[in-house]
Amino acid sequence: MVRPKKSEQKDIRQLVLVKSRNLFLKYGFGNITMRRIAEDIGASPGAIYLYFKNKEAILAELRKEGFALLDRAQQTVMDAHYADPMDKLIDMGKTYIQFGLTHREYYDIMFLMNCREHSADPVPGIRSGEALAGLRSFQKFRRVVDECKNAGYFSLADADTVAFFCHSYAHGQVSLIIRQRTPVAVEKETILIDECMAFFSQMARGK
Amino acid sequence: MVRPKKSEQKDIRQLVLVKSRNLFLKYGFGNITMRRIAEDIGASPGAIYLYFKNKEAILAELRKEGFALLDRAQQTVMDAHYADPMDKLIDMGKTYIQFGLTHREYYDIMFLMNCREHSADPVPGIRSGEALAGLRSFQKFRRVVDECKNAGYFSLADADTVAFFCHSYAHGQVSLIIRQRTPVAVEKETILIDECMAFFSQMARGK
Amino acid sequence: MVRPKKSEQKDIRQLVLVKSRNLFLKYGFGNITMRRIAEDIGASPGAIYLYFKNKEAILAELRKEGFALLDRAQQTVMDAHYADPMDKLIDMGKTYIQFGLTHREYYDIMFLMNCREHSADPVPGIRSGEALAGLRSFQKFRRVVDECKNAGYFSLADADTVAFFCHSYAHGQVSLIIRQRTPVAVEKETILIDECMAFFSQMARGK
Amino acid sequence: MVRPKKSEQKDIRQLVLVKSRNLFLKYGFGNITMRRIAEDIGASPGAIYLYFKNKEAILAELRKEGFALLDRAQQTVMDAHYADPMDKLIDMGKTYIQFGLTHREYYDIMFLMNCREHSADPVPGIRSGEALAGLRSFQKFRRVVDECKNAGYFSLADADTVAFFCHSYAHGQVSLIIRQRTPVAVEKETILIDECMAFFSQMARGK
DNA sequence: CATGAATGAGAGTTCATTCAT
DNA sequence: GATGAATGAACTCTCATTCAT
Repeated sequence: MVRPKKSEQKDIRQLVLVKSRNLFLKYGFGNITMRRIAEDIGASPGAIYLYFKNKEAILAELRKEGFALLDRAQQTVMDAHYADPMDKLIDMGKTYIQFGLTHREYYDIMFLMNCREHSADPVPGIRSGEALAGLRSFQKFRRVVDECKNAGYFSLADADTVAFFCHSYAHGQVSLIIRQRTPVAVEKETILIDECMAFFSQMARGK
Repeated sequence: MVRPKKSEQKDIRQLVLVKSRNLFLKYGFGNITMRRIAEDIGASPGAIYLYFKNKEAILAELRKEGFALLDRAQQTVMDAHYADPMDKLIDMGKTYIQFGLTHREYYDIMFLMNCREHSADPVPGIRSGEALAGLRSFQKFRRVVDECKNAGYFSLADADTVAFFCHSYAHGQVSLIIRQRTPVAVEKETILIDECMAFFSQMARGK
Repeated sequence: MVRPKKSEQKDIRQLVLVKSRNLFLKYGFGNITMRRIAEDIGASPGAIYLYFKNKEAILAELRKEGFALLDRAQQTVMDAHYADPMDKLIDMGKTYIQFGLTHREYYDIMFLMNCREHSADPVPGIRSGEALAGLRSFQKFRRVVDECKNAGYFSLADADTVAFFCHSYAHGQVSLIIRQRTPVAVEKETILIDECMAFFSQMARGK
Repeated sequence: MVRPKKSEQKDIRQLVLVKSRNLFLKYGFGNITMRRIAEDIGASPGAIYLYFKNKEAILAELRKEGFALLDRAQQTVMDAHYADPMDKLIDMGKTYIQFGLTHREYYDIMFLMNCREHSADPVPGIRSGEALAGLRSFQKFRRVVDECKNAGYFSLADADTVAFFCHSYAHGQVSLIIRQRTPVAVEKETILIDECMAFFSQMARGK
């Protein structure tokens, strides 16, 4: 029963979050036990409950973190200046996809998990907080699409349509890859994605 | 110990499949117990095991059913004759999305679930049978894209790229809606999807 | 669903007994299900209940059969005439052991099984009917030992002692072999037993 | 949800072992549930699994304990000095039988249980570890018989034969009593056993 | 006589969570 | 703050037995 050094003692909360998000993606939320998390971070099961109300709360926190991370990444693009707003839109897409592939654990929790999977009594018909949070991504796309329209692009479609299209495409790409429904080998995925983006860009520019 | 008369007897196997696929989507596979399924169809837990080896086997059967259904729907489009192959591609997309929204329970099982969620020993690096089955959809898109290219469309991108783009978009749209990450009210979803398809069509035709 | 011919249709009762006694020894009473027995004899589970009240009743019947068989074998020796009663005793032992090894399934049920294994509420302190039946073997040994004593053997020990000794030895030998606690290879068991009998004979005769 | 104070806490592991070995003998391994054991020691079912992997593991541990106990008892005799090795052999037998009757629960597990009763997949033809452990008793008898032969006893039989005979007799006696197939009342069993030993001793000494 | 679908009670086992220390 | 033994409810699955046919 070796006690951790003072410096290691802290941050159980942080350790739980890091460990859980990897375990959840790798083995599925339902297959990870609190004990497993505790063991992996070298703490006792009870210790987790000092920082999280329950297992669900870990998930909620991870979701929050994930959305914050995505928000920040997207905001950087939003704040940047682009001569052609279409380039901005393309960058938005790239950023989104890159986020999804870099942080698969977060993306899984944010967009792929069945929320009902983890709550005993879902209130049907009412969008959960997590779902709402997911809409923010759409809003970001939406705003850049507006800028594009102002610059003369997409004159034949309305902004919501185009934004939804973009989000759908980006989300579909990320989730097919995360869930391993990709038609190509893993190492060629990046190339394929780049080409997809280029393809969209060409189309959007009317070439 | 009331035993239903023959006339009241229903096909338990079929009832299990129908009930499960709805429950799995609504509450998540992990939250549905065999007891719950049994109760909902008015049978005993043991009765299920007369028709399915275990819980996992129900899922497998549903997955098989789902892919058969999607295959059939897509094949109809594949077999039809179109003056303009671009119309065929559009119809492929529409069919795919329509399938996903009409059979959300199947689509969830086929494309959204984390396979690792349900198998104790996932074989890492090896695509599971289910994943492979998922690739068939891509192949269908791929073939129609080829026809489009032969007709002069998409000259600047290769077929794999375009097919992956299409599948990504269609899959993204369906899964955003199923997982309720849509930016619009439920009743307006159909309209939005139609407009998205139209938008893509215009772009693809270079308008 | 091939129906058995008329001639095969009968004797379900007999088939159950034969099949069960083999399965019980091979896999253990607790590991054999009624369904398994039914399948092996090509009948339905329900059919068994037309001939036996329950699983326990099959066991009881087998036990009865076993004791009848042993009784008959022993009686043959009892009824035979021997110039030297010691030869009779030796033959009694041989017959007992031979029975045990030839009908291991019966012997297991008759002498090795924990009777309490199969009844929910054993009445402690009261010897069950099966146990009493087991005593008959002892009685047989007892009677031959008496004859031996009359012929001048075993003058220093009383009959009960000698009979119990004989029964113990014979039973021990059979059960060690059936439960595979033998120190020699299976094919040499017979030789070892014969030598044991000879050894006893020599000692008993005071050589 | 009352939790016993530290002072009231008992060693659950030890309690499980003690309780199980009595319950297993009294009612049979297959009739004892984990719940039953838990209730009897005043703990929850889950608590047992903190100390034993599963039900089978309890049995394995008991078997180990039993063999250790028997080994120790026999070793004491083995190590003692006897003027006449025949006395040593007699003591070996007495020790063996005494062990069996004193620790009926252990003896049941060690020598009487049908191993196949508890393992789903018995490996036919291969002696299990438990069976092998059982042979050690024979070996002990064997060694003392050798000493006896060196002292001039048993000149007409080989050592294996005599050792097997001794083991058979001792084992038979114990198991007849444990399984209640004894011809005499319980309180007279001890006397009968002693007389049996004396009887054997006389014979072996050629009286 | 025989079927075999179905029952229902209960098995072994797991695990999020609690709480005395 | 942290422990970790313990809980208790729930899980999947099994099986002797029944009964409408």
